[in-house]
Amino acid sequence: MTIVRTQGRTRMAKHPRDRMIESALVLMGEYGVEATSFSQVIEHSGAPRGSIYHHFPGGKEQLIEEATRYGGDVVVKLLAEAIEQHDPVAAVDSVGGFWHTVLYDSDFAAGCPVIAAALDSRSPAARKAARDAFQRWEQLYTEMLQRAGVPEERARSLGSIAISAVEGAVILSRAQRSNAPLERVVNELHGLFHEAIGNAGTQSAGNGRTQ
Amino acid sequence: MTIVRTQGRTRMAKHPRDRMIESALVLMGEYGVEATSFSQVIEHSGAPRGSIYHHFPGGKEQLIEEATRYGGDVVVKLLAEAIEQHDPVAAVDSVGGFWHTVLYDSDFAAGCPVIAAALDSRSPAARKAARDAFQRWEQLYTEMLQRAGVPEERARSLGSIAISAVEGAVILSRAQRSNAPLERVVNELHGLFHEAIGNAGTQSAGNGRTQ
DNA sequence: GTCTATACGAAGATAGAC
DNA sequence: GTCTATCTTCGTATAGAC
Repeated sequence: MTIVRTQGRTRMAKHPRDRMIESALVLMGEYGVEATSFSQVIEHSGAPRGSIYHHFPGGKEQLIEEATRYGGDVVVKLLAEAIEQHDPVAAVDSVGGFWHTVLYDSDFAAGCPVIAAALDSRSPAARKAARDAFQRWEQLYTEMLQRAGVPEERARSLGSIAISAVEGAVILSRAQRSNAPLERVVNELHGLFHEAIGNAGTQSAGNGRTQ
Repeated sequence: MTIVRTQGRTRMAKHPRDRMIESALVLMGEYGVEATSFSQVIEHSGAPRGSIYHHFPGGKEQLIEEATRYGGDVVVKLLAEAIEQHDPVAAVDSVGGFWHTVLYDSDFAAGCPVIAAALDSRSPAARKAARDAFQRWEQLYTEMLQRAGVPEERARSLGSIAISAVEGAVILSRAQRSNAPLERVVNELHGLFHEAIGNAGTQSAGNGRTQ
């Protein structure tokens, strides 16, 4: 067995099946779904070759789908504390800080596995899992902002730009091997959220453009 | 020869080489770099099999790199008119409107080829071409906003979020098969740009957070 | 410039032994 | 649960004829 790269911050899962899912998650983010092979997952997770189809009878499609749903949950957990505190700005910080660390620690090799799943054209199951994750995140942002007094339509709008901008910034930061784009985006989202929350109740927000 | 799907808005290029680049661009956006094979490019472009390595001695890597640079130029051309008019908001509209149309016309199958290149792990040349495109777009936004009176640092910050958010929104809109995320993001960027330009000279902008 | 034929590797998946 | 062996398909790339 070769040396297994660990995630550092995450403790090793006990069961090979869970290790394979976690490895798939990391590899998807770094190489994309198409380029994530069973061989890589086996090597990265240290799981035995012969057990792939035992644990995942649905083959690669099943593994990728489960990993994507797991990835969606990771971000939901990042948002959990901010949700309890009813603080949308803390939510942006939590996700932004997470990616800041992951990108830096991986020397800008890591990427978002949910994005990878969303962009995979061969697996409808993975795409659906990614879509579900996006919508769940958006819903959580929307609810947080509404509780902070932002009207629903504006809240949903801010949720969309928060997710889009952070995910886009992760790609840009990786491409430029610098967290600068991510930091700038988080900073702008701060201002945007503060302004919207500050204006809560004062006016109906929005700028009248719907295209 | 099978029926060749055309882009509709783009006239057919005369030379097989150019057709191959344009086809590669479309296929990269839809399927990703890894899943874009020569077979697909040949079929899509109608170019002859035997001429691949004649036109692209560097093989797939060369084709993908050239297509990515071409894709970067497409967006630069979209920004050109807005640059002449010194109107950053029009720039967002131009790119946003472009993706709105492309997504709708393709029934949400199309995607950004530059993103695909940025996420490809196997081709350093493609990644570099994507990075160059991002930085060029960001620079154009920054210059436009500076001419509109926005301080440099803030201008760069707004450029980063404009690119990140639109690229992210293209992914989300495709995943949800709806242009709603893209429209919401464009709308929020409108507000953000207007506010920043409106405050030009009044204060140094920013919200004091650098992380 | 374009063709066919082919080399070579790697992928996902299955079968059957242990 | 895990192993090895094998099937099949598909990818890039090259060689050499036309």
